[in-house]
Amino acid sequence: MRQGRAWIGRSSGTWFSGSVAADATGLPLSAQKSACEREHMLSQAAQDYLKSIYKLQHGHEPRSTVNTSLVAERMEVAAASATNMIKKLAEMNLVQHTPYQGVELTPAGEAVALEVLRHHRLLELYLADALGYDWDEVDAEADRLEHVISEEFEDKIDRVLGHPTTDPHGAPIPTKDGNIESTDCVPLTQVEAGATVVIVQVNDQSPEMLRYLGALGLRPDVTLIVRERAPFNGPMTIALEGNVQHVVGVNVSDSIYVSTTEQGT
Amino acid sequence: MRQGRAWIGRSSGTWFSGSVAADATGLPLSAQKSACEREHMLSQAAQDYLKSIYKLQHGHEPRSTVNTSLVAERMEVAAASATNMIKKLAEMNLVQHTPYQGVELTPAGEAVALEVLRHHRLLELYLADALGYDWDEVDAEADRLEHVISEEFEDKIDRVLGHPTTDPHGAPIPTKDGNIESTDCVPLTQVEAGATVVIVQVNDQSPEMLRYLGALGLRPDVTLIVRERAPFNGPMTIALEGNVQHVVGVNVSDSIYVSTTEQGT
DNA sequence: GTTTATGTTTAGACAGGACTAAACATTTTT
DNA sequence: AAAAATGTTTAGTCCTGTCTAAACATAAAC
Repeated sequence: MRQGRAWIGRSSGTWFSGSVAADATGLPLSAQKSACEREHMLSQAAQDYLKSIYKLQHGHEPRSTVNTSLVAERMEVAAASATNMIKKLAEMNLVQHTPYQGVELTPAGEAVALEVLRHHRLLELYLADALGYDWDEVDAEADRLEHVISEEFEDKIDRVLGHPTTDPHGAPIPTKDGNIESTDCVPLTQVEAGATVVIVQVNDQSPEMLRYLGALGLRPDVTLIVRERAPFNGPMTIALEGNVQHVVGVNVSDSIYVSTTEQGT
Repeated sequence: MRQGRAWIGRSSGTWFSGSVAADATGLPLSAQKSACEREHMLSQAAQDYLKSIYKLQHGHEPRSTVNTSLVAERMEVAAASATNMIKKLAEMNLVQHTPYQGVELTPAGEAVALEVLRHHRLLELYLADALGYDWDEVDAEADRLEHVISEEFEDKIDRVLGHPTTDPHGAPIPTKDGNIESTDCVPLTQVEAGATVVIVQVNDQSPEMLRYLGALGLRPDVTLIVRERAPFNGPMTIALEGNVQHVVGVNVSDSIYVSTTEQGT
């Protein structure tokens, strides 16, 4: 199971860095490996950085080169802190770092990021479907849970959910072996008037935006027609089933990703 | 909600110590409060110590005076580490510490311990009932989850489970306002031959023991008759429903707590 | 009632992950 | 091409929670 690769799971029941008092290696502390190293386990912080870097690399506007400040901004830490962690991740061969240039995930790093992302998105869907969370609440809760659930938990909720492929916001859930479906979609802002499209995914960054979208009935798999596009990046008039019409600003339409090719459900 | 008391919850979406870069207080770092202090939040480690101290104080063999080494042993840390944390907890008025004598929870500390314990036991039951975990696996998973779930998560699983009062091992689940039912039971070792008793609770310390008990059908609410007690702390012969008989050693019968007074289900 | 054993606390160090301030690169501007 | 602006890294600090080793209390033994 994932031998020779970094691992985000846990092997023992204790989550906190295991007791060194209990081991009788007799080695000086400096020569002993830390709990993370011993258990081939990444810290939550490291996992979060990898996830962020992955999302920056493979987001809707993929950055070919992810620089320190982008990472720092995403992680809401100072730039120096990001540099610091990036250096550590580079030593672990999870990212490739060219000083002053940028950072890129290695295959090993990407595998970790995808496993975290799988946890996150499975959890989001589970919270929404099984526990009745609203879709604007699931991200925060999943952000904490994703680091502590076991492989077994992952498997159990995957099974309960019937091996789902997307989370409540339409984002694809990576498979257990690290494959992720690339969603073929464009932001609604780029759709011409007159077109009929299907919502594939919505941006989950802002709970407020999600609540607004939810109130308007704008969620994945919903079909809509672009009636009108006001000039100069103006608002867009869209029609839903039953000819319900809404006028939405650019920030809103930019948070919605649609597929123009009608794809069979 | 719990004002003026220590709190184990979280107020923001980020679990990791919040970014100080983002706040523009302009104060030197030393004058700023840490994330824990700002958010009236206890570290996971602190929560675990309080839980352990509570269990030592109110376990099946209640210790009137809990000393440092007991805590250290339970937490699997060095004695010095325990002293260290106990001092911090004492400063926060969560425990009362008399140097060289022992430690005792204050009402505030007990409230925290009970909230952690509520999380733990609700989670154990949820894992077993909703996700099909075996009862020997739930403790480890709950140990990690208990620190990261929100008040909302707690409420939702409580509701799904129908406001349960005991966990899979028969341990009482504290109520949301910090009340816990004291279980009126004795270890099976103390029961005389001939008596008919009902299993109230089993010791959840050892997964191996739990698997064994499970295989024998020894779980809470099961009625059994003590047929025979071999002398000199010898094995005990017990009969279950259908006259299934088992001979169990002292370690086993000491892990089973029973009620002699038939209590209506 | 000393001595011995045991348990507790202090002192000092370390790892991880954050911060600020200052030094260093790289762009962009002019 | 030199100067200014921007972005990145280094250096040094802090906090939390752990550790060991050594000093200190208390309890037990003789």
